[in-house]
Amino acid sequence: MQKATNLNRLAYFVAVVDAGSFTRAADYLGITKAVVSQQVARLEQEVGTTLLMRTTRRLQPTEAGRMFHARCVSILREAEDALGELAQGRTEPKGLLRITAPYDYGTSVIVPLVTTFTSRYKDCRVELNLSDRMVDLVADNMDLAIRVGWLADSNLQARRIGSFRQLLVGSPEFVGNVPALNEPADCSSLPFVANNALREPLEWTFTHRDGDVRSVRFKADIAINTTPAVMEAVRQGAGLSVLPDFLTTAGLLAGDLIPVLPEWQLPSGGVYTVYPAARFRPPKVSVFVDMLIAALKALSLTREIR
Amino acid sequence: MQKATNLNRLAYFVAVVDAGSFTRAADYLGITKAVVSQQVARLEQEVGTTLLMRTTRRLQPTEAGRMFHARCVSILREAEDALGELAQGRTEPKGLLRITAPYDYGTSVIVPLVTTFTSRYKDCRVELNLSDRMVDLVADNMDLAIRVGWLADSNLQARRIGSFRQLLVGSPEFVGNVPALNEPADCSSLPFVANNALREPLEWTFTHRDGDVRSVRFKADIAINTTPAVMEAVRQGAGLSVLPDFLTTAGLLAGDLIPVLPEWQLPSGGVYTVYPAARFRPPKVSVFVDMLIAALKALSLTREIR
DNA sequence: CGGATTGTCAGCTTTTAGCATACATTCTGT
DNA sequence: ACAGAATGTATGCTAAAAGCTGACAATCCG
Repeated sequence: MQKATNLNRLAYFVAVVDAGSFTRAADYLGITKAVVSQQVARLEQEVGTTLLMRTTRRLQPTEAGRMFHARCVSILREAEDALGELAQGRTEPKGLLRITAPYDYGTSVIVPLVTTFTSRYKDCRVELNLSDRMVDLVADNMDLAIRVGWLADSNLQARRIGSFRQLLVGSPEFVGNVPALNEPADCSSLPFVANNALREPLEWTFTHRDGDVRSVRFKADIAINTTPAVMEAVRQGAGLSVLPDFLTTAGLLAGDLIPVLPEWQLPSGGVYTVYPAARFRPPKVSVFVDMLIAALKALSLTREIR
Repeated sequence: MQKATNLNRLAYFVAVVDAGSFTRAADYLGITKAVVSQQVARLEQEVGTTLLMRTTRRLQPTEAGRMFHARCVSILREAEDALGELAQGRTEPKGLLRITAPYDYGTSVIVPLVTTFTSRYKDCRVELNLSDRMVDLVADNMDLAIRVGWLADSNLQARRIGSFRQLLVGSPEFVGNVPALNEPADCSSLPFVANNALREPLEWTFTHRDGDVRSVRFKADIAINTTPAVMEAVRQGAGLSVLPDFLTTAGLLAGDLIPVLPEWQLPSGGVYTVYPAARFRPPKVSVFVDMLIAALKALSLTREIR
């Protein structure tokens, strides 16, 4: 079987015809005229057809050469367009961005961000898949996964971009009807709503501003397996619970929830982005992650001011 | 300036996407999978975009990769079409064939041949330029020149494909009214029509069948600068003249002209084809030259039978 | 008529293509 | 559950190709 024609030679041939001489084509291409001469000669050898009629110091395309030149111009233009489109896609966010995130985090943090993202970048669309299971990025054709919690650093494509705090909260009515709460031990006997979405929902370690560390084990009469429902029960005065700040912000602002022992900190968790392994990051992904980082920073500042 | 993208890599990339794996693409292309892997990796490097999302043992194109793949398929198909068109032009005579020939030879020999050629090859057209001057093949964009006479063998692209004879002829009336003509000297005092299209129209060397060589210098009362007009004067009884067989055949057959001293031969000349220097001969040229050679052979046989 | 220009050729150096081999990771059959 | 098979990548090697320089032959122009 005949060896494939080297398509790079088309560009040399087109340059010669366009320039009207090997010498001018070489100048235009930035190589020596000997190379241009050789490349076109090899092209003629490969296609078994004379494309240029030459005499010393003069040349012109044959009839076959003129036909082929027209075809080559079209081919090279199409290649240039395709490469240009790739280059443009490297710099401008566009196309469909597929994101997976946990239910709760996705609903409260990612949804508002997605709205902002698509209104800012008109060429982008977003498909947000909320799932608490470990999504396979490549198999499920995802561009980006938001992971919340505690990840081992073994996955090179995972990147910690922010954090969330956890708070002990109760409703105003509930907290108003119990004795003063000054330290974690004061709370251990109070009604507690356990969040069974967590691996260990009852035992919590508090750290005071001055460094004092206390662990408390709550007793729960109520245990629920989804975090929003836990929050709703707390709002209804069913008891205290530990909830992430990305869920409680609205309730705290509205006065439906009250932080308990705010001087005592609970462990915070990380917010991670995970990408499929790839050599280059499409700008739609980079831009979205930048926006997420900025949003998380703004959230941190809001918390610190209060 | 960025180095140009190697267009040969497009074929590797398309093969991988089409095949669904590097391994199958390698099998299809007849090379090792390591090469396919490297070629696509280099393509991604050159375009600065991830085209394929890979995990171990699995891959799929990115969004940019899918777009680019569609473009590449189109480009490669167009290239294949263009190369196919060249290949077809290599085997089938088609297009415009531009021929230059001397006035006389062209009119009597080439015109009938051109008619046969274009009726046999429907895709061909012919442009016949009759000129007695030395035509520059490349400058005047000719595919083929027919040269008649005596060429030095220095031009490598000239090819002798046949010959013509020269005959001493007169009209029947003229020859009937003169004493018997047995040898060249008998003719030297007779009226002679000089052909000024020739370099030396008056001095001729005759060679007998038995090897005897005689030279004669004619005296001409009439000198004309075009061969057909010379022949017409001879036909009208103005005298004898030396004319090429490709002009006299019809007159001889019709009885308008009579050969004089047929046992004494005059110098013959060659029929040559001249091509512009080229690596490959388009089939339209090759086929036409083949037909010309065949026609000249047929002419030779006709002369020998008589 | 001589110098300038053009295209080609030959020899050389650098770069690339393609190979074989080894390795890490996943998948499948037993 | 495990071992072998399959896949894609990396590395080092060899051969081929790309590009350079210099020289040459043929034409053109001042």
